[in-house]
Amino acid sequence: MYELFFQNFNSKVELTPEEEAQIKNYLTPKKLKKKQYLLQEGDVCKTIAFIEKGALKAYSVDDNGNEHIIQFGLEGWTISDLYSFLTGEPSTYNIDAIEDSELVLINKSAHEELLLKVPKYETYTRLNITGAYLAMQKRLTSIIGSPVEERYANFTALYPNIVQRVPQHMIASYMGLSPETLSRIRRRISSK
Amino acid sequence: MYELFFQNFNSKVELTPEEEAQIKNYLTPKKLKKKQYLLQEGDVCKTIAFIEKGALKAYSVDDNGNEHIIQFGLEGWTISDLYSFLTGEPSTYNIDAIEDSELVLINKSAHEELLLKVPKYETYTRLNITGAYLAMQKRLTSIIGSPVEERYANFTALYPNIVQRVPQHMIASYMGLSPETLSRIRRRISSK
DNA sequence: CGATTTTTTGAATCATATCAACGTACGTGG
DNA sequence: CCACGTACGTTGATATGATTCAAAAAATCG
Repeated sequence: MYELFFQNFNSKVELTPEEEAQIKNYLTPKKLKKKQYLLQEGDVCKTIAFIEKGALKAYSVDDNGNEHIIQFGLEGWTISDLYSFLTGEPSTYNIDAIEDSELVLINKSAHEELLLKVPKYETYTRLNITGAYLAMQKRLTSIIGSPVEERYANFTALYPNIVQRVPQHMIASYMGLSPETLSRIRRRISSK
Repeated sequence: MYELFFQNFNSKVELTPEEEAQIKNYLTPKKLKKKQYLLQEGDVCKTIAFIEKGALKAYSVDDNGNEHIIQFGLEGWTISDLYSFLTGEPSTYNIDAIEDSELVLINKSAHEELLLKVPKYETYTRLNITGAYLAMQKRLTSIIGSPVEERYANFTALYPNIVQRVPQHMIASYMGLSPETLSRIRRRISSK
């Protein structure tokens, strides 16, 4: 249990066996079936979820009922609505499972105690959020600056495993396109 | 000197006078005239810059020579190309001054030493990057999910001081629109 | 196999970009 | 302090690209 979590943790900050045991006390495992929610709009986000296995998506729903995918999460990634988690405000996002998934949850009091008691946990948190920030900046830059074809090519190059496992219309949503448009873009690309 | 920097720092993590003195040793002041570069594409980003006074913009330039603004920075904000700073890779961004500006610089060795020697600096860094992450997520969400009119209204509500001080075509660039389109959107909004 | 979801295709519509011209404000050097 | 040049914003006409709606084809699941 928690293999991938600690593998990921140790790759960022090396833990002693004692520290590892200490941190384990703050973790909760959770399984999610496909289509089950981890978080629903209007609820407060109570946990940060590390994905041991499976795939999830975080998304908002607009006035016309369209989903807009903010983030995908696969094995080794962390998913949450950090804003709601940190402020205690109701979330404007939904998070649900695209596949049957296994998660490691850290709730808020656990997070706060870990920050106080385990200095390496703060470092881990800092490195994690920094990585997430850089990934999002790359995404934002390409949305603003690159033509759609290039953006899709970048996406498939960067996340081939997402392309394989996730339906195309969700990738369209992630890219801010209609499914029809993405379909046509793929045809244009492949006809070269 | 460094008033705003420490005011900002203390609002996030309270420092003792000794710690403040210690940190001061790692800081370098720098003045920038309007239009001067802090960072040019192709160079490695050597510093994290805290803005004491003035306004800057970070942007990329595409194949057609168009600027795409990634981020604005005003007093109290931090600006940098974190990716280049952390990895040592050449930057793909430019950062320059929109107004005459005064900065507080932290270079890489200073940053690394501070992380090791001053635990509160790590906390400060974590909180800073978390704030930047949340702000960028909000921006991304609104790009993907909201109609342009609403996005512009949100922007002016959130950053009235940027709207006042920065030419409109730069705001168009930040929003991923042509200057003409933003002009027309403003007319549509004001005619209601 | 049948039912459901996903992807593709076509046609009409809508939004934004582009190109060009004009008006205005601003700051600088004479 | 004025005049000129540059940068900025607005407007119109046209072109381009994405969305929407509808339907059919293809793939997936139980």
